[in-house]
Amino acid sequence: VAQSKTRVTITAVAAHAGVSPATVSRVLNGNATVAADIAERVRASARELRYTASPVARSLVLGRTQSVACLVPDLGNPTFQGVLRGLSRAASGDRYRVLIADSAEAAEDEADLARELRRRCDALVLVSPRMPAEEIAALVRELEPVVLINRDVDGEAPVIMADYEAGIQPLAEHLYAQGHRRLAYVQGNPDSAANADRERGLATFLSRHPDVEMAVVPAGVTFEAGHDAAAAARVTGATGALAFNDLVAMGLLSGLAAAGVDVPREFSVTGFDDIAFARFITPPLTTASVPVQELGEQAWQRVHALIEGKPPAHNVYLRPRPIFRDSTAAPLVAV
Amino acid sequence: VAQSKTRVTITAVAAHAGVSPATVSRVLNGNATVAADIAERVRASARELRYTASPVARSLVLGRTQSVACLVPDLGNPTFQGVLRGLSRAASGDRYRVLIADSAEAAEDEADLARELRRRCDALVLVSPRMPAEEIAALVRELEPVVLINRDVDGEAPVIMADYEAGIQPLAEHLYAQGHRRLAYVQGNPDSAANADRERGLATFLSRHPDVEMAVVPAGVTFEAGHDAAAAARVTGATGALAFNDLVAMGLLSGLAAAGVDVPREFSVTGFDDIAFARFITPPLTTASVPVQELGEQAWQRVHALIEGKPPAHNVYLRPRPIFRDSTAAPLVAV
DNA sequence: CTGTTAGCGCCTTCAT
DNA sequence: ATGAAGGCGCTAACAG
Repeated sequence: VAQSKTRVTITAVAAHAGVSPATVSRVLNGNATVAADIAERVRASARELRYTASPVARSLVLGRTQSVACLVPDLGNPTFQGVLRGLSRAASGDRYRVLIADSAEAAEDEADLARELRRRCDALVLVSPRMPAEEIAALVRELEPVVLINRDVDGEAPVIMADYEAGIQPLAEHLYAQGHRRLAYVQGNPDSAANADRERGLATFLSRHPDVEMAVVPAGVTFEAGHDAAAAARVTGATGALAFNDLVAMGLLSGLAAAGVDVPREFSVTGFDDIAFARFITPPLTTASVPVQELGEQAWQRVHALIEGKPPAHNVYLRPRPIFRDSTAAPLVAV
Repeated sequence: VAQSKTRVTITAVAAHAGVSPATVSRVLNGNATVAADIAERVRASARELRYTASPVARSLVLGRTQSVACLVPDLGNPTFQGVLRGLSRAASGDRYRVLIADSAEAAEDEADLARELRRRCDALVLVSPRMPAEEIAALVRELEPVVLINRDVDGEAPVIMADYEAGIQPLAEHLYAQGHRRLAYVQGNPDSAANADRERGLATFLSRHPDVEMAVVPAGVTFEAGHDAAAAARVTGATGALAFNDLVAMGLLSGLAAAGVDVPREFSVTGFDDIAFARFITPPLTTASVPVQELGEQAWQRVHALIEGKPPAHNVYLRPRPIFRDSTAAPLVAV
């Protein structure tokens, strides 16, 4: 039962079956017709010797590795985790593996990392790359096939995006429909694309409703940032706030609770992302669900197509789905 | 500026520098002494042609790929995400990459997946494998070097464990010190190793304190399971409950709140894991923090050592750290 | 110190 | 339908 330490090679199988290595290759890959009896003999030998072709050797000769690389800014970020899960499972279905790397949010290292990864793989998936748009465009040309997730750079690379801009609007409309006319946007990182997207969405909303006033409250992307912004959000005179994401919204809720503000009776709050806990907190959070796993799956479809030499298809914008729960309600004094 | 589509090979660099490919290899790998002027010429050529050696070709000839594989049951599980992050960052420090795969909790697929991954990499990290212990032992022998995380199988593979058994005891002792004498353990999956570990820890605790009665309340591993177990936990007559993990504890909290039970005045609750939200809920959760990222880092140390041919070192048991917050207090009626 | 040769393990013409 | 030979891109052993 114990297998010898030396790797069993295609030559060994050939010898065992009394044929040439070429024939073994043909049988195992089904690339050419081989006499039925010989084919069976070869398969039997392969089985007996527990032979599997070396992926490395095949990679070298075929010029493809059956693997794709995925570069994320931080493996600790739940969004990227979801993407990775979707990507990995989808790729797995087509017998591809994924190589991961985490740039630790260092924008300046991304390009080199990407180059290195690309050389080991057949394609590259860049998730929310932090580097400047022009650099991305250049990198994409250099390293194609490349697929971009959550970073909208026009160029040759397919883009898979959660449409934050469109996604935040139903949340604002919901508050409007409930009677809110003074609102606050509790801002994420003002330099980030993710924040800009939401602000664009809100601008559209505002243009549709000239009777709404919206204050921008600087905060950040964390629970603490939301907590600390609670007072500022109240001071604006708003009757409700749209938070950058769920974490910030939850912080806001906590800060509001500490100040004795009753949500949603006295103040409404919306989040963004629909993280796992959004439904479990009190009050359950009105938010927009972002299909992170689908982002990964769609990215795989695109990558796979590119690897097979198909032309790039249309970009994909996945629209977040608003989820109305109990953190939003009509303001006390309807305007 | 535009680079031609054909890959630039070591032969091209050699030609450009007017030397043999072997010399280029020597210069770039620093494996032998080369005349300073020639070396410089080679480096200049390499730079000019933007040459980097093909990792695939090197892998074939060197017999190592500079990559390790990591197999997890579910990339969506926060514990595994933390492990992966630690592993990936540590490996990155030694210029190794990690290939991931997600068995989607299918225990029966793990062995084949592991075999396939191992052939593409220099070593294998198995995180919480679900398959039977004997199979793991056999697989480890077949595929070494292998490192196990959170699955204690004795054999040739180094094991990196979060010590759940030891970790739950300070939580129980804490409740005891506060005066609790009737407790409930809100159980996870009774067939899992993770649950058995905690029960063993509790048994030790009980053997130290014969005056404590502990009921076991079946639940599960999710928020919902905890929520639904709230009534059952109360009915036992316990004044406090140790939950399998934070999710269950939070569900418990929610179920208790719905039933009008004041935590911690009327009932104490502890969790396990110290997930991100444990500190943010009301009341903030007493729990034990599991250093998931360190698990990954330690695993890398072990894997790396094995790859370098060093003998397996001692197993590592990382002790969770108890974190006392406000979900636990003295029972209303001290015994 | 440098070039030549051989080979890592496999697949794919090209003959037969 | 099968085998022989060459080569994917690189490194290592052997000469010189």
